[in-house]
Amino acid sequence: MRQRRLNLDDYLPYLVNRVGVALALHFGKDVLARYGLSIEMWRVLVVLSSNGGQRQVDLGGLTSIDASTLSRMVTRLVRLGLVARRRSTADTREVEVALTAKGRAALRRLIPIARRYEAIAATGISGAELAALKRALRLMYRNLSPQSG
Amino acid sequence: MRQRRLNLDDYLPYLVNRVGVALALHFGKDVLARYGLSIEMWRVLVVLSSNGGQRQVDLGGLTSIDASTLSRMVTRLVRLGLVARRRSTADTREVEVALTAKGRAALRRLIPIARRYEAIAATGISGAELAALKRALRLMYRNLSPQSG
DNA sequence: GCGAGTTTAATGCACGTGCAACTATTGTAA
DNA sequence: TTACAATAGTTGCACGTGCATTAAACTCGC
Repeated sequence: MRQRRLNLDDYLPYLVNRVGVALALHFGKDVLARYGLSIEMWRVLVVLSSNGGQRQVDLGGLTSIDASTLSRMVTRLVRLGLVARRRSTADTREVEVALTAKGRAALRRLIPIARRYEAIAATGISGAELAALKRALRLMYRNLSPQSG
Repeated sequence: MRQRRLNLDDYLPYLVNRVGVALALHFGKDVLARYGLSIEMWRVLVVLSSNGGQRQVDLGGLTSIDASTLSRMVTRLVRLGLVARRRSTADTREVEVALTAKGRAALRRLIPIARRYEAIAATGISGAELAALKRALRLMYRNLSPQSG
């Protein structure tokens, strides 16, 4: 007995997207806007902080941002003094993007705030549940990756 | 002992957003593009299907789409013949948006496909885990809602 | 019933985004 | 070595988005 209607409150993509938008809206408007940053820029900075300097291509993969969009975004981040662009010496097609001292300083201020917002979202969820939630989200992402789809 | 760096694989907003983007990309490009629809349009149609006809304001709340953006999006959906706009007789400021027969037909074709994509994403997650996941996502959304924040 | 304030929707405008096209460089095969 | 394909990054262009503003209709207090 197939349902004709989608029950939104039980439809996983809707539930995921809704939370994603709410998270981005809160942190983006309340916090990042003060720094002249968008959530997309924040994601780029966090990836650089977490994984170190990256080629733009890899940065795009890790942030799910289009290469052309990322190119212009990095230009803006350079202008803000938060990251540095450097042509790779081995392969001059490549561009290495890395945090500057100013970028690292900005992250030192922002990361604790990000954690607070994360904690607000996770209020009422036990440690075990939270771990299960994260595990499920990681699995879902793998299920949707090109090599497994 | 606070961490300086965010461990991305353990940072909930990152995990949520990543899955959301992947879901939207797959379904949007593989399926919706054929119908000339964006994921945002799809969300509007699903809300109308799930909750029935709505005022534009309420539609905006349910889809997390800005009122001005939604106004233009509804115009496009009307042009596609999928929804109908109708001035409310009681309050002429309001606009009632509802699915047309063509819109309902499109949803009948799309919903089964959407369920398949949902199933792909949830592969390897047990029924109990999936229920817990959805409960957690609903709670997270409530935690981030204006009245609880 | 009148006027201030609120709500709903639409529009002007600037901007970020994604796709396609292009340049430059590197890899590969004859 | 040379020719062809693949990769990295940038840019032109059209378009969707969000913010601020405007217009219209409604609510509430007096």
